[in-house]
Amino acid sequence: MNQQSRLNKEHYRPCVSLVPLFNHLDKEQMNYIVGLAHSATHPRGEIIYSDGDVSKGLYILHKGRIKIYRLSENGKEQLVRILEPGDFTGELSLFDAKPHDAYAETLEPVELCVIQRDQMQQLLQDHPSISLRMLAEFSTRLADTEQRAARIAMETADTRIALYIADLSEQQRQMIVQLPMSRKDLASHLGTTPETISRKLTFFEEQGWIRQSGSKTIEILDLDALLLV
Amino acid sequence: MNQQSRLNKEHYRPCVSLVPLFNHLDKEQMNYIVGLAHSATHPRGEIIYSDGDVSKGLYILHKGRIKIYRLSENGKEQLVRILEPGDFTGELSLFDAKPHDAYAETLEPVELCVIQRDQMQQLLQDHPSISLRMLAEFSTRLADTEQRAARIAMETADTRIALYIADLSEQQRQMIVQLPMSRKDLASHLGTTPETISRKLTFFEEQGWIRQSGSKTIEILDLDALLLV
DNA sequence: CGTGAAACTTGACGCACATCAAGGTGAATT
DNA sequence: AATTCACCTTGATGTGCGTCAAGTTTCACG
Repeated sequence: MNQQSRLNKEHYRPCVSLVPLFNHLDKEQMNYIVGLAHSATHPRGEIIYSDGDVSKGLYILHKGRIKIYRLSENGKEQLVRILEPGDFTGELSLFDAKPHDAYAETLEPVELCVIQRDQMQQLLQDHPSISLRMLAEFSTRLADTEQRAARIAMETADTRIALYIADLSEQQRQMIVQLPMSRKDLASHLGTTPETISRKLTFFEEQGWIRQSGSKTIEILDLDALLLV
Repeated sequence: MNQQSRLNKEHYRPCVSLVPLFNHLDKEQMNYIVGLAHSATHPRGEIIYSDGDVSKGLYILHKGRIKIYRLSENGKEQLVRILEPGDFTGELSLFDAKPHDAYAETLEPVELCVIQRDQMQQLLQDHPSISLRMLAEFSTRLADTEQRAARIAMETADTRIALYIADLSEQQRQMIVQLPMSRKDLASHLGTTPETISRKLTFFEEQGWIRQSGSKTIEILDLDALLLV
């Protein structure tokens, strides 16, 4: 193997070797999958797929961030989730042959791989361990989405925002949390408006429960009070 | 094989032979799974598992209906979904070893099977086709839940109710639809209150878009008008 | 490093819908 | 068939938060 082809291969490898879906496989299996994957890069602000598009396969994110969102009847945006490196998307069309039901848009310059539907299905057939990883991922994603739906339906805006910050804090294991998105996106994720987010955060700060520095950093001063609304 | 044991086996069989998760397997494979499954019956109104319970395994519903719901911080109920015969539940704990995050309560007398966690995981390892079925089920369930969250977040109560009826009509392929649950449950599913459901349905009827007969039957007279809110 | 467009904040206003209440209807259980 | 309890409906009232608007800050990009 000459220098050129090795470099070439290295270019594709991280998509396979780094992501949880594949990183437990042995070297040979990974090499095979590397051969299936098509690599691509996208600049910030680009739409990878749209509602109604037919699926190109499974997208596996290796670098950068992607937001997945839906548009409601009246044209409002609802942010479903944000993909971090190692996450994948496009799964609905993998099994149903249905077109996408959401939009995927890059938040930053992105590197990703695509594995085509047929080949991915074959992989799942041949490697039960991949299926199990995917099932595990789906089940937590499902639980998260159900919880989000329940909160939007049953909790007030204060509570949703407070719970979101608390979840972030637990996830990042810090009392100083970084919001991973803009007010607008956060609002659409939590089923409210940017104005309300602003107001509630100001209110939390006035109560001495948090301290804001910059629009994305929040220091939690009194978690218990926060969780009591 | 004597009469007794054959009857005994028949008792367990439908859980395996009827449900989509298994009904594509051959006779021998099914027999094996039948051997793993523990059968159980429950009267109406019984709680099968609660939020916080550790998992007994995968529950496969064979007869009757079960509602899955969550309780919010302030004690309000959110209906997540209703299981029909052939559906399964308890999947979160299958992969995460996490306790349940919701409640399962029978709406009618119920017959179901339980397959224990370890054995189910082995099945998924040994039979990729089962994994694929489960992945397909998860992906549609995920899409449904995301859509529900988006609607609760972005649409008005009228629209949510109208869309729900329209979905039911498409699903049941009829212009006369049967609501599968009480106002209370429907309200919690759609993120509103029984009073609002009552009022909106009355309004729809006054507009001549629907006709109600009994509290569970709705005839759609003007679907287009309904979908314009 | 400068600049223009987003993003963010704060205020005023209105309304959709939750809440509380009370009466009517239906269905499950005996 | 009677009784009871849950479900459903309709009305009156209050309010959380969405909307519109205007000013300020931030930051992406040339």
